[in-house]
Amino acid sequence: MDRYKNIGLKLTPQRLAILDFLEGNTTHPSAEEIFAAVSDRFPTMSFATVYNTLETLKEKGAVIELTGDPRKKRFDPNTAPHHHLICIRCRRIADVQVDYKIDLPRSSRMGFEITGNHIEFYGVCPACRKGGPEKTGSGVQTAGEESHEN
Amino acid sequence: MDRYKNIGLKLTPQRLAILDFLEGNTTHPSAEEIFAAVSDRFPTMSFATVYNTLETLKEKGAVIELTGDPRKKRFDPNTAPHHHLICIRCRRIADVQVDYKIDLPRSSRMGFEITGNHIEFYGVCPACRKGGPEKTGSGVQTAGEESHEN
DNA sequence: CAATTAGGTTAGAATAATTATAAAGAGATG
DNA sequence: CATCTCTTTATAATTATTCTAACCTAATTG
Ligand SMILES: [Mn+2]
Ligand SMILES: [Mn+2]
Ligand SMILES: [Zn+2]
Ligand SMILES: [Zn+2]
Repeated sequence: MDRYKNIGLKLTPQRLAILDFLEGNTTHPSAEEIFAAVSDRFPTMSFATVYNTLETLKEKGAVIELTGDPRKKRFDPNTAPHHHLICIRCRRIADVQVDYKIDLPRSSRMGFEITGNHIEFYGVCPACRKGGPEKTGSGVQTAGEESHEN
Repeated sequence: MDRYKNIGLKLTPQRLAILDFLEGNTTHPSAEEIFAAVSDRFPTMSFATVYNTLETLKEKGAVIELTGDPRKKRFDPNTAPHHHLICIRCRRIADVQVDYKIDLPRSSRMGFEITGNHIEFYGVCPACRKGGPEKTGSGVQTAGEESHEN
């Protein structure tokens, strides 16, 4: 939490509540989930404040926004480079700390200046394998979900 | 186009128009863009039909849905495993045909059964480098955009 | 201390994307 | 033709996100 003292932000109670909820959280929550968790300890919290704060934190580099769940934005307080493992049934997202050296050859860069990369692994989580959760109706079919093994 | 004859679908004019637009299209268009392109040759086309068709094609495995643009879903008629290069300014998405062997060690699988993977490379496209497009306001800061080089 | 200022929070309205509903159309079948 | 099934359409409803304008609050100034 001390890590936030120097990001050039006024640390208001609301922001602290959000940061506190995010701190060490590896569930990659959505704005909605953050709002739910924080507003119950902090009943005056507004949805706008959650979005405002997340936007600000994003700009300051204190959180990153994840794609991978096409239904909503999700946020990650872990800003160190890492990859993700996504359940194609319930969209649970787990961290992958393995380091990969993936370099895009200049000939494949299409003139882009490369700034980074991110791997999404797809799979079925333990709960969903047991006919479990699957909050998502029929599952969201996304790129790579049926790539060949490597 | 013949490839669609055997996907077990009634090939209605609307579906053919959509498939025709998608065929060989490497721009990874959104539903909106598909609707715009198709409805002008086919004025009675409904937005619902675009979504219905895309959903059906997705189920049949004829298109895949891309994440990576947090603002809207985008679709790819190229269902062969491949990766993508995304402009962090304008969200243009280009194909990456390079093949990577990325294996997730069993110890990092968290009990998931892995079904595939997908790499997103981030960068700035040629147009945006020249202070060009950048239809997106301040750019969407997303996971991996500032990973270290590998 | 009163007045200003800048930034933050709030409720609620407004947008944008997507999904759901129900009526109408079109083709195949008997 | 009557019926069945699938498709399309218009429109309403939902969901997620962003915008707006009023209100607060802490710090600063005179
Ligand atoms: Mn993470
Ligand atoms: Mn592609
Ligand atoms: Zn799951
Ligand atoms: Zn660009």
